[in-house]
Amino acid sequence: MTLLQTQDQSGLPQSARALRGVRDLLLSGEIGPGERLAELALVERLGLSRTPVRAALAHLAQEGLLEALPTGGYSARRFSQADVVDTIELRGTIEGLALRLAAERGADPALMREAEATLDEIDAALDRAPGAAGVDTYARLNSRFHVQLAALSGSEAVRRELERVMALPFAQPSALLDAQAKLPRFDLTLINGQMQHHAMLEAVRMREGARAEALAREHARLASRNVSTVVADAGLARHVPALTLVRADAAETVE
Amino acid sequence: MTLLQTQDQSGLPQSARALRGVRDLLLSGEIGPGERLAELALVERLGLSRTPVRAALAHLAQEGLLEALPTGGYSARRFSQADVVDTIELRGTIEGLALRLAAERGADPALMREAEATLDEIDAALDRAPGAAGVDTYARLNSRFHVQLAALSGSEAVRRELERVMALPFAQPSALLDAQAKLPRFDLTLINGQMQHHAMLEAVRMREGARAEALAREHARLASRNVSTVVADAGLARHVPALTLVRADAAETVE
DNA sequence: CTTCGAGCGAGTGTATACATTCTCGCAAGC
DNA sequence: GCTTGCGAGAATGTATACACTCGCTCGAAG
Repeated sequence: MTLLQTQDQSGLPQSARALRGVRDLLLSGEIGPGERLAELALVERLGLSRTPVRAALAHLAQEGLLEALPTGGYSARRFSQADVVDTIELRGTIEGLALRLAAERGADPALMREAEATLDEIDAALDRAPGAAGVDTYARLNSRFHVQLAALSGSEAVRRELERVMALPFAQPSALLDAQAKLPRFDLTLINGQMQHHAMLEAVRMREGARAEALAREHARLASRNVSTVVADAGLARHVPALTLVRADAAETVE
Repeated sequence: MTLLQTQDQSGLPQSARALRGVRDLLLSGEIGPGERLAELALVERLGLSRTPVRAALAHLAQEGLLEALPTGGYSARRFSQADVVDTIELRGTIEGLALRLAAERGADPALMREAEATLDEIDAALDRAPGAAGVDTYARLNSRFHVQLAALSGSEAVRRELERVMALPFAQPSALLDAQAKLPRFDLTLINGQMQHHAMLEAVRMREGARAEALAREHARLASRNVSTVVADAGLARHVPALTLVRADAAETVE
């Protein structure tokens, strides 16, 4: 289970603490969707001065987590299920581009070996602890694999863009795994995902650009499966950081 | 021809002036690729205080125009031809996603009519002044059309992402038109582009998602045609804002 | 009782002073 | 003569005081 543990921040610059601090408040749900963030209140809660807090707010607004209010100031952005599904589709599309470019232009052999090594580790992990038991290990390796995919493209522009899309917590490859682990036949989902992983690298190796692209897209759709089920389950959503940002549709009317 | 005219900024907040001011310095080439931006120097040049200038620098860094130096401070990012080509490919890919979603999910009829109206205007403009003569009008209408395309998707997530990618000046649909207008048979390029515009809307109307997507991608590639030719021509590059950011490959070694 | 206006308070926008770190140059010692 | 260390300067990072705007409340007049 992923927990938000605010780790030791000694030595970190104030601006980094502010960024972490505000982001944690949002992801932990302490600040709910739509809620306004007053600078002075944050200054008090985080024990910092206004300057770094202000910088953090501006940063998070550009990142998409906050919304700039017309009168000034910011509020926590409200995300809908459609936002989650579309953002994951977006990630799949750009990962598809990355893999197509890797296939067409040829991927760096060293990077290919690194990605393959990660898949070997996932194979071993799934063998050792299949299903929900090994979800933590799977999540960690899966995230690493997706970072390696972005690098395979050989394009700095594409790599940066992928990084940026994944700044939204629910767009990250392993974001919803903790919640989905409670769903039936979860073990098969993981195994299916890993088969797609292997196929993606094979397609790149064989220079099959269209296949690699299609696989990347379909793979991303695994992540958006059952989004509505997971979001609707308040018990789940509360403990999955990425989902605290999403208002269940029922609560949409209430303010 | 597009010129950077610093217009009246009275009434604008200092932070907006700072953002405009620094961006103009970069796009006009007054600050060249790789050059470091010292806060105090900018404060003097722009006649503002450090706070808004500092905010502008942080903003532009996240936007991708600046690069954060490890020691602190920022430098103007150096873009390669590959960055330009890949970023345009990225735009085409995301516009492809937008059109596919529009086709599959059905686009808002009102938005469709607005986009069609823009195409009618482009038709008229091309009829009146074909080729390089009407490039300014074409550029303006073309930009509007691409904004309307993003809206057709009906997805806020996709629309936002497109907006963000186009924050890089050379990713904008009409960015290189001024320079390309000097190339042979430019009039045919415009006409070809407009035919693709019509085909894109038709595909959306007919719910042909794959066709709409493919068209969007191919259409973006019109923009990256002859990038190397255009970048290599120093006379052209100097007066096209988007190209002052790109170092010609020959100059790459010099510092 | 309702409505309009003035004053007050909260909050953001801006400027600037202070702290800290990094760099560059010079000088001294090996 | 080269290297190393110390110091001055300049740059960024941070804190805080001041300015200004918006919104709310309270009071008075119609």
